[in-house]
Amino acid sequence: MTPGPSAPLGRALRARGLRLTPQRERVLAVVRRLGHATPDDVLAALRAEGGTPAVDTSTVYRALALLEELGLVARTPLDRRADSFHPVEHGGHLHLVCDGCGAVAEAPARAAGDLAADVLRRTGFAADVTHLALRGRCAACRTTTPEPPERP
Amino acid sequence: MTPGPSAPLGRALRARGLRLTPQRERVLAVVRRLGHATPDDVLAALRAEGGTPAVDTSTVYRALALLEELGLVARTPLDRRADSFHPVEHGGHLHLVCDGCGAVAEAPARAAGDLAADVLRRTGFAADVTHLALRGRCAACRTTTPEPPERP
DNA sequence: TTGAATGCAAAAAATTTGCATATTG
DNA sequence: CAATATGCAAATTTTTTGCATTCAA
Repeated sequence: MTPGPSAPLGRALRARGLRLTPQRERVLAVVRRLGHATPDDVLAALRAEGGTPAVDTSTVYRALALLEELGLVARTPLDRRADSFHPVEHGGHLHLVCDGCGAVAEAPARAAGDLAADVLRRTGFAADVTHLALRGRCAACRTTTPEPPERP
Repeated sequence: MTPGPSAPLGRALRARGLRLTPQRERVLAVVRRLGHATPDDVLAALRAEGGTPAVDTSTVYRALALLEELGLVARTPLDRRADSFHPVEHGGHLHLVCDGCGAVAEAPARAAGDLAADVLRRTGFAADVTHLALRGRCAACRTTTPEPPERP
């Protein structure tokens, strides 16, 4: 048999007595394909690719919230307006959000682990830095516009 | 003369040909007093303390955006719903947001500096970690509910 | 069959905007 | 006095919710 890419989704759902629907599969597939996406991004992608069944806004929100609970996607505020969701397989990633051009890059989380360890040791707070987002300026924007983040 | 706590505000505004209004002073004062606050928190605090002049919702939003541009307050998504603003004097702080109880603690940013340095060295991305927010579970919540962040 | 999930439409939140009026410098 | 800022109301944008119907198991 061919388990397919949604096998873990089916498993997680069944374990809770929930159901594997095509909508949920499609939402997860899109998040995986896009790497990171807001609910609106997901909706747009689904509409763009057509396909069946069409997925309603509310279903996207509910699906994303569920996928988060199941631990299959993580939520991070990359965009100032809306939260972004991204697949969890990509574990231990840092999201670098450029305030200059808006680009979102990823970087290995090594150093973040040290940060979390340090915080834990000193405060007892167990921080989840596996999908941390850092804001700043990317290399390109720094060379073209050395000034600090400010918009005209 | 007595410069007062708003001296830097007045200076920053004048430097740009903008005006020092009592509303802007009140908004800044509240953010300083609360430590960190959403626009709604600010509004509520202003209403609670009465005072004159009353400040309108839109004015609070505009004032916060301006104060951010002036570099007097920083914006960080502490709450999932709305952005929080906090005074910048408190430079180099880490915000520890507990997913269990919602409490927001602060911690020195030392280790964050290392993280930023590491990211910069390896990717050329200049991250601003002076007001970084980390999500996780505080010491108290970890002892009472050892499970990973999940809500029933 | 039957409880869970979806779609649809309406409601809530949160934030932004236009414009007449009030204020600051 | 002139340009900026405010208040107010309306419009946007983003997310949530109620409920009848459909569907997965």
